[in-house]
Amino acid sequence: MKYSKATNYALHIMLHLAVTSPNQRVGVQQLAEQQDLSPTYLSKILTKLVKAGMIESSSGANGGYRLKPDWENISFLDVIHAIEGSASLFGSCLNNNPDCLIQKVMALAEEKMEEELRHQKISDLAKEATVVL
Amino acid sequence: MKYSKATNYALHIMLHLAVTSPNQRVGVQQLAEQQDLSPTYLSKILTKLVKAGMIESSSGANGGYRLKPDWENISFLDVIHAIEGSASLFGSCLNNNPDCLIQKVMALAEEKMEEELRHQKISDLAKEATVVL
DNA sequence: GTTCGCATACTCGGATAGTGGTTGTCCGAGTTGTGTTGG
DNA sequence: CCAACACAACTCGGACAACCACTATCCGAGTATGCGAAC
Repeated sequence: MKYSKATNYALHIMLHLAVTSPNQRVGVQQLAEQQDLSPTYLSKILTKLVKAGMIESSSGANGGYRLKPDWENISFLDVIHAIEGSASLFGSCLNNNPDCLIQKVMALAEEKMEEELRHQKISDLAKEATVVL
Repeated sequence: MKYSKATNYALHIMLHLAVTSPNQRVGVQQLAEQQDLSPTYLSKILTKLVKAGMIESSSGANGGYRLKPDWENISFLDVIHAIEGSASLFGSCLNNNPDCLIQKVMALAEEKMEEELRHQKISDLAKEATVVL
């Protein structure tokens, strides 16, 4: 059980955009260089973020990715769900028992974590992180 | 990102043992039948629980698995760590930056979940669950 | 009656394989800005 | 001077491959119990 690297990348990218250039378009090449990963793979991740409505892309020369106007409301959980999907950590109970106590305990614990992640906004972190990325 | 089925199995097995036979030895065959999964695979899971010190095994005829004397203190988190390992959900930061803010946020959120799971004991659930498994 | 040996019932652990998700690469297609060329 | 064109930079998306963890199975080895035969 682990979060995927893609999620890690996505969070770093979002924070990076928020800190350095909230209104400028940035190309994949440049982002890939700064995060030290392949441009083509990064574009997959960015596509997911675009579909989730967090950033917008423009094609052609001088194209690239840019945060959407309402980016300040984006939380960690939003980014994570955009990449990982919003399925529950603990799949449905094996017996198909909807009253499964184990299921309930796990769901409650997961909710605690999500609550924390929902509360943490990228923009809050960006204020702290003018230097450290 | 998902918890493995093995964890789900392990929790069910532990709860089952706690509810039905806290002091009796139970064979793999029997457990596998009740949880509806293959005995050989189940034995792998049980081995992990033995190594984690939660249950004990006896070989030979009339052998099987049994909860250890101090089973009442076992929490959900203990079982999960026994199966999944105790590594953090969010691997280390990509830049190897120990002060990575993202890392810290994720670790905090994870801690919230673990706190809940640590608090939940199998024995507590067993008291509720005399009928429902 | 005691002891030896054997069958039985069980766990243990390694080897192996299928499956699915993650990670990553490659390439063709579409899009936009820019510069150039011909009228 | 301006329009048309060519080119370069860029994103988009599908196809594809490598890799790894999870899931699961099979089998041989070790171990304890219980029963029966032999002394």
